[in-house]
Amino acid sequence: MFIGEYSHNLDDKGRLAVPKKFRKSLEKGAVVTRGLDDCLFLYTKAEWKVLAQKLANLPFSQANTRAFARLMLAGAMDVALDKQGRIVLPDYLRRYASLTKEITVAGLYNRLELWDSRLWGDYTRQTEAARNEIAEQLGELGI
Amino acid sequence: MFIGEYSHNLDDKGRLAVPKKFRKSLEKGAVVTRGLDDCLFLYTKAEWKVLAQKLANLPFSQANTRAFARLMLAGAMDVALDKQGRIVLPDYLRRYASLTKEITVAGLYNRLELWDSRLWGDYTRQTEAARNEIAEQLGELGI
DNA sequence: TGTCTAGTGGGGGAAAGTGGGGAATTCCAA
DNA sequence: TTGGAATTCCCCACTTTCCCCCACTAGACA
Repeated sequence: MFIGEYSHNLDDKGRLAVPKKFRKSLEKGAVVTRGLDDCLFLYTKAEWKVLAQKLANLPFSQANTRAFARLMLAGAMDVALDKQGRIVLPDYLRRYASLTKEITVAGLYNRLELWDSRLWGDYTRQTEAARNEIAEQLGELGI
Repeated sequence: MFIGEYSHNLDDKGRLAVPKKFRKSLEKGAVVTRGLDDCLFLYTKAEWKVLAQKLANLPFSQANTRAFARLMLAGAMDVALDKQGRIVLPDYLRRYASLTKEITVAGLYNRLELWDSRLWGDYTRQTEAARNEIAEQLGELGI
């Protein structure tokens, strides 16, 4: 289970150190792809297969689901950890998520999210403002 | 079961002594995360797993639930008691709950809440003022 | 009043993060 | 087909952060 929030730097070569805690789960292979809300999603190989299956089963008759599947499937890239526990992020993904220097790595149970720290800060501030309202809605789900 | 209210100091390294009474329940592992109303929630590992499961099952296609899951899952951190019975609170969580020096640790049955003592004071005063009104509403829930 | 225990504070060492340099491989052009 | 250039990967070394351990203080109870 991935949880927590870490801040790491992207170096000039496009490398990002994965927090030590997460490396063991990822060393058998990982997949990065375009995420929602201007971040990247990083999955273990196993989790990725489950998601890819779901995406592939979406009906391609609807423009919306077609676009969504293209975003995530075509955006996906295998990544491997080097000996220092870093991954190389392809150029097009770095541009997609506006990743520059300081990156926030966030654990969301079955995936990691990679954010430019500035955007992550903006996003969490917004969410904090709305959290009680959202929580009220979720109350109906037993949370 | 956690009950009671304690006041402890956060030291310069972000460490907080857990009241002796609660240590036994937490020594098998604990998780802190962002809470509601400007405090932090602290769960035993077992309690956390139940909650995390619920959060992970929310559909990530909806903006609201995505935001809430990010708040609580990405906000979460494993914490361990050191030999003195203290936990280290990560920087981003201290900032989130405006924790400075004096902390109130409150037991709420299946979780602990960590408040800046000043905010806790403000909150309880407000609640005390409104208690009768709130109680009326709870009547409908069978209390 | 002495002892024990919970809470607080600080210092040293190990490990994680970061950056740069060199080797190897691949791609392109002559 | 061979030479050169560029890119990618790997390894080494430095720096900084975090964690663990030890020591001290204050309060409670006998």
